Amino acid sequence: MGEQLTIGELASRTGVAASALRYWEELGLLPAPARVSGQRRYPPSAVGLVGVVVLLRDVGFTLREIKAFIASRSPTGEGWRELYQRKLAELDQRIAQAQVARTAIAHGFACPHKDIFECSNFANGVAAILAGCSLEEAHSQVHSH
Amino acid sequence: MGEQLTIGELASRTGVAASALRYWEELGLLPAPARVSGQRRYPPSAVGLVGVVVLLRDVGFTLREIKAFIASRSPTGEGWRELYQRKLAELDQRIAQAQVARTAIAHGFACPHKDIFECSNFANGVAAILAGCSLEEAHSQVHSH
DNA sequence: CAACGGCTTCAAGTATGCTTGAAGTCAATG
DNA sequence: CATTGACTTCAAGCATACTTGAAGCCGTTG
Repeated sequence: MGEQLTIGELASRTGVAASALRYWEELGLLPAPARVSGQRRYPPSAVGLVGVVVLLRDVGFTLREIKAFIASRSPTGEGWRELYQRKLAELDQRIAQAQVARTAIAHGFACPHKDIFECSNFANGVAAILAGCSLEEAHSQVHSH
Repeated sequence: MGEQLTIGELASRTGVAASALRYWEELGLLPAPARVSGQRRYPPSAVGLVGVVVLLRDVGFTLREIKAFIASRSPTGEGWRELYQRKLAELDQRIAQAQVARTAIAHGFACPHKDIFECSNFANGVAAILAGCSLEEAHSQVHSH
């Protein structure tokens, strides 16, 4: 049937330290699994759940946010749509910022300016971020090398 | 001429707390600015520099990494290419992960499964992350709702 | 000239996300 | 039956990134 995993097996399959898994459980991020003579036994589905946590953590969400996110699925059914929407918007912003950063760095890589901070492309990208990523393309005339 | 900014002005222009600016200076992230009767006076260019730090911090780099990045531009001229390349690769990975997360969450938003963890699309995205984002498109046949 | 706002330093505190160590339990193995 | 290895709890420690508080200096203003 469903093969139960020890915490060590779950750790090695997900790349997350066993101590971290216990910590996550303590925080309520992971449900307390079944026990066999005191030891945790996880269902195979736990791998996916841990994966979700890793995924969200790696893209910048705090464990509290992830907990709220995970806890919001299915149960009362209300509230999760707003939460998903917010998370989605946050992710979109993160992606946009990362792309601006990527562009700025990539530009700096090929840019002839001795000091990258003297390059208007770089500065424009930074300024856009500082301005709250608002839609000001008008004055950001990019020079091409 | 060049209007010098007090730490408070720099803080309000960049959205970074004055205490954080002092902390960054202490870490060597920002150069120690000129002083007028003990108080810091920043050149206008400091806004851009702080912007770079904010940009890189927000996309997930640690202050140490940012310090190394900033310190590497122009001077001896060697080493910065490797660093830029690495940062670029890291950014690409972050962007890719964020997009996977975005897709997974967006899918969950529209997905009819009661529990999103039962949805194969979601699980595939997670599995891809766990697998180290390797190129396994072959078996990830996405169902369409 | 006294008070005020904004700056200064320095030390200590806070939040997040863990890791590490001590001491013990348990099942299997030689 | 004693040892081994993986697990257990609990408390304490650590790294990162700041914030907060105390005590004080400086320039302007009423």
